Amino acid sequence: MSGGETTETFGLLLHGTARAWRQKLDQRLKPMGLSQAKWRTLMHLSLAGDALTQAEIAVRLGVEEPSVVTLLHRLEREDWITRSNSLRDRRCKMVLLGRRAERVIPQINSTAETLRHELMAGIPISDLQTCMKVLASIRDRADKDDKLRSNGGGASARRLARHNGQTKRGDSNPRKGAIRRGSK
Amino acid sequence: MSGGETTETFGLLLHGTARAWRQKLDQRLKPMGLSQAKWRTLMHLSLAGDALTQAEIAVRLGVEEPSVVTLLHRLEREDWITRSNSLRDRRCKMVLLGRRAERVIPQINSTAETLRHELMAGIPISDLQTCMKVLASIRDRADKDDKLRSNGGGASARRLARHNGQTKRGDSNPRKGAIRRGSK
DNA sequence: TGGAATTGGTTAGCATACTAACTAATTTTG
DNA sequence: CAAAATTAGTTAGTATGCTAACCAATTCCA
Repeated sequence: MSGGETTETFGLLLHGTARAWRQKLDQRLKPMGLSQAKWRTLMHLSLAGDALTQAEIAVRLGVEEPSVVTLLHRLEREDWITRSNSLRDRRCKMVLLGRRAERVIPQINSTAETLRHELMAGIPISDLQTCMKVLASIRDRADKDDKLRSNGGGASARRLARHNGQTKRGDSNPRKGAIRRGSK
Repeated sequence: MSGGETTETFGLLLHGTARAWRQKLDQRLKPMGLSQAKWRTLMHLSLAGDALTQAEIAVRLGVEEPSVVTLLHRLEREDWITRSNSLRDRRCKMVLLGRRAERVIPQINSTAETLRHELMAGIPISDLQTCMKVLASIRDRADKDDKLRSNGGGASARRLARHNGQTKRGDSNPRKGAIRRGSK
C-alpha cells in the first residue's frame, strides 16, 4: 500500500459518476417514455440513417447481443422500431426506426445535450479533454483480453472475438432445461 | 449544435469506461465466487470494522435500500455475512462479516488494487487528479435534485431525502397485487 | 401522551446487461 | 461439393439496480 489516496476512490468515483449521469438522464427522458438505453439505440439508428442488423446495434451500443434482443423487443412493443427479415441474408433482421421515433428523436437528443451541457458547465475544456483522454486510455486497457498470449494449443486460437465462441455444439452436458422453441 | 465534438462522446465514454472496469473486475473476482457489488459490500463492512445496518450499507454503496436487501440476501445465502436483529432498535438488522469473508477479504482487496494499478499505469498523476476532479464535479451536479426550489406549498418540504418519501400511507389505490407477508 | 411523521426493512414488478447453450443460415476449406 | 467453422439471433437463467407500495418500530411534537 504505497500512496493509495489518489487511486483509492477512482473506481468508486467513476462508477458513481456514470450512475448519477444515467439516472439523471433517465429521469428527464421518462416523461417521453424513454430511458437511456432506449434513447441510445434510437440515436444510433438515427445516425446510421439506414436499417441496421441487431449485431451492428450491439457493437455500436457496446453491449452483448442477448441484451440487444430484449432491448429491441421492448422498443418494438412500444412502437419505436420495426424489425423485418433481410432478403439477402436470412439470418439477419433489419431494424428500422418507426414514425413515432423519427418525430421525437430531435427533442430527445436535445434533452440529452442539455443535460450534457448542464453537467459539464464551467469545467475548463482542457480539463475535460484530459479527463476524456484518461478515461479512453483506461477503457482501452480494460477492454483488452487479459490472456491472449500463452495460447498453449497453438491449433487455432479462433475465439478472439470477445464473447461466446461456442465451438462445440453437441456438448452432451446440457445442465439446464435447455430450450424448447416451437418447431417450424 | 455548437462545437459538439468534445462533449459528444463524454457520456458514452464515461459509461463505457465504467462498464469495462466493472466487467474486468468481475471477471477476476469470479474465481473467488464474488462480483464487484458483493466485493464492495464486504469491503465497506470490513472498513467499518463494526456491524452496520442495511441503511448504512446502502448509503456507503450509494444504492437504494431495496437493492441492498437482495444483495445481502445473496451474500447471506453464500455465507459471506450474517444478519441479526438489533437489540436497541427492533427495526434494524445488524450485518456482520462471516468467517469466510474475513479470510478472503485481503486477497480480494489486493485483486481490486492490482487491477486499479494495471488500468491506471502510465497515466500521469496530475492527469488522474484532473480527471477525478472533473468526475466529482459532474457527479455532484448530477446528484443534485433538479427541483428543490419552487416549493409551491411552503408547508413542509420534508422529502428532501432523495428517495421515497411515502408521505401517504393509506393511499387507497393499490394498483398492484400488494404484499402478503406471513402475519406474525 | 397520543397521533403524525420518519426511519428501517421488505416484497413485487420491471429494466438492463451478462453468460451459457442452442438453432438456423452462410462461409470457409480440405 | 460436403464437412467444419463462423455468424445472427434466440431462450433460459441470473445479477444488479430502480420505483412503488407496504408494515413495523421509533421519534417528534402539539
